[in-house]
Amino acid sequence: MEIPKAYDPKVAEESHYQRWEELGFFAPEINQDPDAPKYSIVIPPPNVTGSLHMGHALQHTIMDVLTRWKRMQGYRTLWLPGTDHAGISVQRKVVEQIKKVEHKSPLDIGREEFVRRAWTWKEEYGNTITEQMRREGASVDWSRQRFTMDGSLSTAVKNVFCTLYDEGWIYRGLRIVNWCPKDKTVLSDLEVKEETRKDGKLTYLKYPLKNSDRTVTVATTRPETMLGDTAVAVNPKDERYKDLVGKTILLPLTDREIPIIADEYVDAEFGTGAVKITPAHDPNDFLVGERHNLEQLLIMNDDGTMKAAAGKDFEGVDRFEARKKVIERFEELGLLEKIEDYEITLPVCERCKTIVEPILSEQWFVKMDEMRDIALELMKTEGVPHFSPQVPHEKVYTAWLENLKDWTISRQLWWGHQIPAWYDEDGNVYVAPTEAEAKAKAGGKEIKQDQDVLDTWFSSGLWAFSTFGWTGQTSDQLTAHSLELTAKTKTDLDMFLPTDVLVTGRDIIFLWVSRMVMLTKKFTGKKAFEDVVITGTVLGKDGKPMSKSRNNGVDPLEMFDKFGVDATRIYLASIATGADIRWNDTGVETYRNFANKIWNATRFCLMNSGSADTPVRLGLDLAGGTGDADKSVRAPLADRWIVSRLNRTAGDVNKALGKYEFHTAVSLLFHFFWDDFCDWYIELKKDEIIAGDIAASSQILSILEQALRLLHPFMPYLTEELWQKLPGVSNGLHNAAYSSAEQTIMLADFPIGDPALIDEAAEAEMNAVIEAISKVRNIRSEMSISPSIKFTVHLAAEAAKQDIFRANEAQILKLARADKIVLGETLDVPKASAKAVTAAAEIAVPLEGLIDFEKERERLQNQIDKLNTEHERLSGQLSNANFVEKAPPEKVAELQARKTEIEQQTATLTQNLEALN
RNA sequence: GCCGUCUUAGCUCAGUGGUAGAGCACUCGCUUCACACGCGAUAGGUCGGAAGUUCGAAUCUUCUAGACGGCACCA
Repeated sequence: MEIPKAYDPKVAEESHYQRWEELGFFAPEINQDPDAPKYSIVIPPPNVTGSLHMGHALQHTIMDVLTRWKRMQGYRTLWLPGTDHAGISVQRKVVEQIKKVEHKSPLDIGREEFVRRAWTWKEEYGNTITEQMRREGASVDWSRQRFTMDGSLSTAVKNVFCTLYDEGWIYRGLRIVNWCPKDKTVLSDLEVKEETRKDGKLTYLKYPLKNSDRTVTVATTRPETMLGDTAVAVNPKDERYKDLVGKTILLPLTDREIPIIADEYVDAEFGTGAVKITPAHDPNDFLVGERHNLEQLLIMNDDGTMKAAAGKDFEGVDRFEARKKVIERFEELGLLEKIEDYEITLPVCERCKTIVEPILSEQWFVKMDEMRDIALELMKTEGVPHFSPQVPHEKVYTAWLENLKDWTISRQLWWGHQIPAWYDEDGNVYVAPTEAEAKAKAGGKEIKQDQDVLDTWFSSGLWAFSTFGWTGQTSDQLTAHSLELTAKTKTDLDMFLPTDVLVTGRDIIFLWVSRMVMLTKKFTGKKAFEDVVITGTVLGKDGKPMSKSRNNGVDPLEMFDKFGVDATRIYLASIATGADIRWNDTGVETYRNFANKIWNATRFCLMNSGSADTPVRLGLDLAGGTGDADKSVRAPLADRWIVSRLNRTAGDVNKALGKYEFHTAVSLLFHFFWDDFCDWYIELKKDEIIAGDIAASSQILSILEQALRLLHPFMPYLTEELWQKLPGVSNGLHNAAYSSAEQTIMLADFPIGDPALIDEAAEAEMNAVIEAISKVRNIRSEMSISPSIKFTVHLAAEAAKQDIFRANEAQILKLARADKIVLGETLDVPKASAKAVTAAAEIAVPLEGLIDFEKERERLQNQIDKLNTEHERLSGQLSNANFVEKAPPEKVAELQARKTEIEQQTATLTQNLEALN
């Protein structure tokens, strides 16, 4: 078989995905075992406006590793894909598009047409990310792909809204909200970010008192809001202002008179101790206003310009222009006291960075107290969801819940789920899933639907169950209670909810995770998911989060092209769960090299597996006859050793994945494959295999085949490509649940690691061999003996150890590049020899004419020094009465044994050194 | 202001009470018949600092410095 020398990822990446998908390997239905346990994950739906970034690649890798792992174990596995309609993002794209192409505004084309265009936009551009997921090798069930505005998901949204409204958990109210003047919509608290401005100003304005020449000075960072002031407040305990409470202020630039009031809210220490109160434009002022029954004067339009209420001179003026103008006027009037520099943090729109305006507005809210209790209760009683890593996320999640405020859910957009509320002429509201029902409630009166849509996160909050077909209609409940349902007739909702794990980033724990927890429990009575894996952030090469403005992003697709999908995947999986990591190409390069190593190891095995019709039996009993007590039929040490290492590794990999410790699994596999399998096992077996030994060939292919299975969840393309090339692979190697499916490593049984095949003795013996070979290599290297020169190796050891070396003579000869091995109880070598010592043996290499005595002395002294350092530490510990008394006896014995060993080795080395003098 | 995370070899990172690890880079050697994306052999760290608990601390506690994150406030 002709196999290229270097692995080209493209070939494998282009060959398998389509077949996997077409043969239905991704769908849970491929599992033929009616009793199979289920395993389900729903994807955090990426925005339809998005394209794949490193964060997706990381999360998708983890979800795919879990899904492929469980699938190979025989679980009925579903990883459900889908996308989010991303209200504001799509709306913005479509607005830009019609502006650019037709020079029109949304208002020009009207709501209906606009929404139609948005759908077209979604159909045309919304698949970018789903196509990219195919490239990633994501084993999602495309037949169950969902979109948050699909019919059934929209029905679910309406029914949830109506139910919550009927139960009083959703209300409409006049509140100070976060307003983005650019997007012209309200934002929830979580969509507002903060930006620190060092160039901020604190402006001190003098307000004249009525019938007096006194003034009161107030400080503000937003002078333009003074046009909406309806009071000035002071602390009731503030002696400076006590006499002014109840007096009236003539508000400059307006013809209004406003009162001076006393309120505990005011901090006498800050600024001047007098605060201007603008109830319609500040959340704290709003509360003060409610307490004192103040007028709420709205002075700003939805685009950030001033209203007529701000006064004739200001009408239509932008808020920042108005700010300048107010200051100018105060200056002219001699009422500007001073302007101080003041570092300020401003609220900005998460998406467009526009400064958010707190503004009084009537919106829809979800009352969060009972919702919060649902989530807190789950955490308290069941510890659900279980976060990985638990610290700090569980604490942060819980603390956030405890301080939860109501959730603003209406948005002034057209793209999204229009709120199912209708109004009659008198402003009475009728909430119902359909217009017909609303009209019936209104007694047939003319009604008009609320113009707002719901926050995108409202529909995302239902994602864990709306994706499985839940719509909130009565038929949903009907299917749920029959306990006798088989796998075939169970609905997805019965089968797959609760999902097993949610994999996502910490930025949306509040926005999304918490809301899914609450809403899923509330509406289905089930948990949304048992576990939550929080991934870290992949940072740019500069150590900062990747962003367009910093231009430090790394495109996963470029990495796929450069190093291959598999290398990128396994590199991402090698990052400790939850830890942030600075991107570095050399990390991926390591795994690109690893892929090549796997490729070439397989190439070697195949080149030497004889003719194609050689009967190779894979998946056979790897114990190789350990069941037989008779030593003469036992498999060679190297075979027992590699079988032991394979099974130990498999067991540990399963354990690590079960704890979401992907990096541990990767490290185990990397070192098993590269160090144990390639550097030692292949090298040890090379001669036999090249000589055409069928049993050896069969054995090594069997080990390789199992290693490929263990690697498959991380490196799906490479492993499938190679697995298909192995002789003797078939669906007979599949997990029992997939025995009738077409052959693929995807459905092969995942090695669980048989503890009975872990052979401590073989590992210990092999270590003795490895150590001896390493010491000889060290001698060769340090004494600068060319690899082409072969020499005799003397090994002195007790009889039992000699047997080990004797049994592996051929291997030692080859790997130590020796031509003869002399075994004995003691060394019998000329003075001109290089020596070393291991736990199992003394080693000598006669080097007549080649030895540099000075170098050899140095070498020996070096070894003695190292041992001495350790000896000193051990002696110190062992002479400490406290240690000997209090430490566990095993520990003391262990150190004592090590100390004795060191003493023996030191003695031998010292003797050798003296013999040189 | 409150809460939290991180600080380990030149670089990027593992390591939650018992002799400090990996990959890359560095040094030396190798056209060893799978792989130079390779093989072999070295070198490199008082685990940010201080104090404490303990027979024993990178690991637990407190304090402290620096980097970062979340939340709150911001007249």
